Amino acid sequence: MVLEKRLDYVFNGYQVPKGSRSARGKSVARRKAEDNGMFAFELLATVAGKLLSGEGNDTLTNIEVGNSQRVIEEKPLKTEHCEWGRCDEGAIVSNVGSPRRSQKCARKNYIATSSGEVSCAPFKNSCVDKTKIRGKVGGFCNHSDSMLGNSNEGHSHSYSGSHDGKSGDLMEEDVKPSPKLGCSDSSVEVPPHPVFTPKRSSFPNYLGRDDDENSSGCTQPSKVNVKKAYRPQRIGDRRIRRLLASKHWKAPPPPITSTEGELSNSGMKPVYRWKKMCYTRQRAGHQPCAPFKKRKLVGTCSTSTSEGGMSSEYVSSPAEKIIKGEASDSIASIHGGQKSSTNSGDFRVKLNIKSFRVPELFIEIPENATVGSLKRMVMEAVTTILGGGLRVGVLLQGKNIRDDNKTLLQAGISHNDKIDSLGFTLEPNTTHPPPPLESSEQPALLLPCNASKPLSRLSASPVPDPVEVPAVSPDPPLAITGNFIESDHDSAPSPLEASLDKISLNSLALVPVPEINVEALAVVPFHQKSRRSELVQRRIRRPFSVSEVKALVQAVEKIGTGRWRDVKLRAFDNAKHRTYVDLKDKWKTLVHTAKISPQQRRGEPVPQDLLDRVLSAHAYWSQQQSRLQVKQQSEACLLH
DNA sequence: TTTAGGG
DNA sequence: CCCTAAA
Repeated sequence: MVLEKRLDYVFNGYQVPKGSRSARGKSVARRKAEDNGMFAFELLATVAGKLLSGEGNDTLTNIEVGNSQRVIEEKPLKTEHCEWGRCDEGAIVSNVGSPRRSQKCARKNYIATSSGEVSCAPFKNSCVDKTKIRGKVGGFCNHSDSMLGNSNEGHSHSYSGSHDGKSGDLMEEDVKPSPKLGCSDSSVEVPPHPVFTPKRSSFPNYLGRDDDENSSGCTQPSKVNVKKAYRPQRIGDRRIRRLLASKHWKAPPPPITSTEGELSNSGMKPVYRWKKMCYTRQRAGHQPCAPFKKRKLVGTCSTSTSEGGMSSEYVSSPAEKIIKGEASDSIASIHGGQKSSTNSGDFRVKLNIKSFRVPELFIEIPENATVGSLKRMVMEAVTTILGGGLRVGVLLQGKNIRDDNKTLLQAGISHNDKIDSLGFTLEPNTTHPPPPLESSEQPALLLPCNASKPLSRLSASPVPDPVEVPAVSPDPPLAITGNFIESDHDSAPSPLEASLDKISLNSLALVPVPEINVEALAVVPFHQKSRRSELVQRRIRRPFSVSEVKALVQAVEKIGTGRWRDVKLRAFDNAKHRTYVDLKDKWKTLVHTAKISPQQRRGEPVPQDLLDRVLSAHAYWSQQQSRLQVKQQSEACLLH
C-alpha cells in the first residue's frame, strides 16, 4: 500500500503551514515527490516575550512527531492551545467531514493530522509541511518474483541448488522481505507481513529476490509491481522498470515556472542550484505569491497562551510580518522578535521556535510496522536532515542581515526600534537532502484498504470546492495542488495515490490556513522546489553479497562479458536494484579485486575461488573478444 | 536502450 | 555508483 502521506513534524507548537508549493509551477509532470520541494525547511519561530535572557535556548524542545499513517495516536502538542475554533478552519474542516478538528488550534490539528488517518487529514491542514510517508507492504512483490523465478531455467537451478541452505544473505532476504527499510536498516522492527510473506524458497532464483521490492527498494513506482504481479513476463517490464527507475533517480529538475522562473533552466547541479535559488530568493525579498493576510486567525490565536504569555505578542506581531512577506527569505523563518532592552544597550531576546517543519520526507515503511518503528524512522529522517546543523540568519524588518561583523547597532537593531521587526531564519546546513528512508514501492492491492476509508469519507462529505480557496488564500493552495499531483506521481499513479492526491488537493485548498501559514507557504515553495527536485538522490549503496557475486560469476562465465543485459536477465532479473550497468561495474571491480592482494581488498571478502573464476572468465572472454575483433578485421580486409 | 569506460 | 559518449 502506498500511503503517501506527509508527516507533519510539529516541533513545539504552532505550526505554520508552509504550503507553499504555490510558487512552484511545475509544468512537466515530473515524477517524484521529491519535486515537491520538500527539503525546504520551514521554521517558524517567534521571538517572544520580553527580555528573558538565557531563555532563548529553550527552543526546539518537545519535538512531536506525528505521522500520518492511519495508525497513529494523537498527541496533542504541548504548546499553546489556540482557539482556532473561531477560525475559518473549523467551519471548513467540518465541511470536509472531519469534525474532529473543529477547534482547538491549528497546532493541535497538525498533530492530529499527522496522526492522521489516511483520510487526508494531514492534507487538510494547510498542506503545509507534510512528509510523505509511503507505507508499503512487503511481500507482495514476491508473487511476481516467484513467478519470475520459475521462468528461470537450468542455470538458475544449479545456482540455487548450491546456494540453498548455504548462503545466508539471499536466503535471509527471502525470509524477511518487507522489513528492510530501504536505506536505513534502522531499528525499525517490522514484523513479517502475515499474508504476504514471501516464499520463494522453492525457487530461489536467488539473485532474483529484490529487496527493493519487498522491503525497501522502492525506487520503483508502483506500476512496476503491479504490472509484474499480473503479468509474470519479465521481458516486458524491463523497459518500464528502467524508465521508472531512471526517472526516479535522475529526473532532471523540473522547470520552474512561477517565481523562480529565472533559475529554472540553469544547468547548475542540484546542490549548487539549490543554494543559488535560496540566495536568489533572499534577494528577491517579498514573495509575490504571499498576498494574503488573514490576520484574524492570528489574533484569535493569541487568546490562549500556555507559553508564558508570549503567544499573544508573537501571534499578533511577528505573524503579521510574516504575512507581509518580510520573512520571505530563508528556508526557515523564525519570527518574532520581541526583545527588550534591559540596560542601556543590551537586549535580551527570547527566541521561541513555535514550529519546525520538515516537509516532504520520504519514509517507507511496511504497513505492519509498528507505530514505534515509524516514529523512529521519522526521527531518524529528521535527525538526518538536521544533522548538518542549521544556519541562522537574522532578519530585520524582513531584510536579511548578512554581515556578521556589524554590530547590532550598525545593523539597525536596537531596542528603540520595533523589536518585532527582528526575526531569525534557520536553514539547513546540509547540502544534500536527507536520504529517503525508503523507496517507493507499493503493491497496489493493499492500497484499497487504506485508501478506502479516507476516500469514502471524502465522498461522504463533499469537499469544498477549490474555488473556495481563494477566499482564504488563492494562490498558494492551488499551485500547491497542481504541483503535488504532478510531481508526486508518475505516469502510473495507483488509484489510491491518485485519490490521495486529489484529496490532498482539496484539503489543501479547503483548509483554512492561518494567514501566517499562507504566507509562510509562499516563502517556502521556492525552497521546496529547488531542493528536493534538484537534488537527485544517489542510490543507496548495496554491496554485492557473496551470493550475488557467485551468481554474477556464473552468469558471466556462461554469457561472457559484453552482454550485461543478458547477464542481468539471467541471474539478476528479479533483483531490480541491480541494473546491467551495476553488474558490469561489479564485474569490473571484481576483476580488479582479483588482481590485488587480499590485504588491499575491502568489504565483505569474496571467496578466493570465486575470484579465481573471475580472473579466468575475464581472461577467457577478453580473449574471445579480441579474437572476434581480429576476425572481423581480417574479414574486413578480405572484403577490401 | 545497451555498451563501454572514465569518474 | 554515477555519468555519458557511442553504438
